[in-house]
Amino acid sequence: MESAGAPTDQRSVRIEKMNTLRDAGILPYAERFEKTHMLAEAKVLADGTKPVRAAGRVIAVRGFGKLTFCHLLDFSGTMQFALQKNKLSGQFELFMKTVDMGDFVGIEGEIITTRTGEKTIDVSSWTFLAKSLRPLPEKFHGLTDQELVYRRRYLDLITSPEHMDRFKKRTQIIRTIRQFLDKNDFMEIDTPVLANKACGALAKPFITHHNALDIDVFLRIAPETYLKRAIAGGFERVYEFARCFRNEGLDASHLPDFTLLEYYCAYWNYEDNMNFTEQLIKHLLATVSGGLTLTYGGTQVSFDGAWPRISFRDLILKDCGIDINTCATKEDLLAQIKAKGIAFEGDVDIAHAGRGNLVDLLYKKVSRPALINPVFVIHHPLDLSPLARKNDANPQVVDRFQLVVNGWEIVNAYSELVDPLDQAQRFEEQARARAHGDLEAMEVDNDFLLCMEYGMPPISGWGMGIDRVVALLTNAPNLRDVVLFPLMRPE
RNA sequence: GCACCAUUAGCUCAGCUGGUAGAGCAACUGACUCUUAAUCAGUAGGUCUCAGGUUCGAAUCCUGAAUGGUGUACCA
Repeated sequence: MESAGAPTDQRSVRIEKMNTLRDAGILPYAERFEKTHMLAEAKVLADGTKPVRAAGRVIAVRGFGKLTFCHLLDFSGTMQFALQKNKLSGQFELFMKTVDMGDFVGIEGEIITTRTGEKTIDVSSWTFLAKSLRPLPEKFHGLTDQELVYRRRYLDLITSPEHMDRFKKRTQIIRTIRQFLDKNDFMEIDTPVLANKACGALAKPFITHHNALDIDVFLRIAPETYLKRAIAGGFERVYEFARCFRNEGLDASHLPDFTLLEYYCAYWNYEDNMNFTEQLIKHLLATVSGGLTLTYGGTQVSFDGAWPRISFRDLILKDCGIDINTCATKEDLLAQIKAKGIAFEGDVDIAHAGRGNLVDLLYKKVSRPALINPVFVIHHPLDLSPLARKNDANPQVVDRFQLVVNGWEIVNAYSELVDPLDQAQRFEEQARARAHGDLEAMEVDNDFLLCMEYGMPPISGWGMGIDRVVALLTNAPNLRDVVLFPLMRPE
């Protein structure tokens, strides 16, 4: 019977239950609990096994008067447990009076199989471990509001096992890559996140301030130039899972902070690197997905067989009939594009794009979307690649490749530029573009140039967007779905 | 950046051309020893995202804002 002043909202009711526990001499937040089994392990034990001690969150309660079935959730999964009044006496009533869905409990009991064939822990004693003051989301639908899924990921993880599995797979993917690199004598090293120059990629950086030094510093947009400094210092194979930051638009395929894996190998060129890339990705697929094909959003992608290698020039020639090698200037190329009747979207800034950027736009328009199965696109225009080595036969292009899958650039790699005089020239060209308003162009990095003047061996370097690879391998529609706690506006 | 859509109970959702707000789960009271989205009977729960406007009357129509989603353009 509800008296006039009794609490009605669920939080107050739960706080009341904590008082009931305290009155019974029980702390609502216990100090520790010793487990013998994860639930996934307990589930495969033979009937009669005891004692089995497990702990987790109560996610379902079905009471039958003197018998109650519950489901417990731990990191390994869920399992049913049963409480019988005639075996527990007062402990049975205490459970019914004080335990809500969402609370943590520890249980000890014996493995049985119920009439409906479900492995169950028949509880002989239980321990209150932690109170939840708020009701969990409804059990059948779980959380469907995308905003709540991102803002309260912990609830999403509790109620959506398939989302929890996706994050477990993320860790497995990273672990698999790390083990593969380690086995091939690469060393994992750490390079600065805070730096004086935002170098290594074409992107707008986040700027912050260091108080003691009283200088503005940049959050890194790529680890590239520091990893190359490490090679100059004598490392021969290095890698880093580098959290990087770019102050640009965010959408389903871009995050403000993301994980970029880069590795550098002395004495390799970009072709050695392509061979290694193919091994690495195939190993990853086989280990994590159990095969060389996957389905992403209804699209079948096959990683089987040798992956084609095709140059920027050949690809564009094949897809729209324009030979970029015969277009020496931006104007020539623009005339060809007009002649072929190819139109870019309205707000693409063609007027300010250089020849290289225009080639890139053309590629993204006519070629890239059709590349579903893995393809190595090679020999990019020089002015798109300020840190890449010129091709010896054709200095208008660089020894670079991108691995394109499902229309996404998954990997970007090249034979590194190690000639300091050439590098200085490239930086100057970037600085000119910057002066003309291109905020993504690089600044001159004299410290990096100095390092290069002391000498670097031949190097091939490589970068891969981990979040995108995880999204591809877990069929996630949005990069936020593979990041536990994505940045949101404050509520 | 632009366009479109969404916002109603803790969660998942109804609510028609404007007429004082509904369900399921969760909660509360009670029944029940094999259920598993348990069932049955009863009870309680609302600043309908926010601010204006139109109207006798607004969850509903109009304007603006906030937050989120999707598409689109650029950057991985």
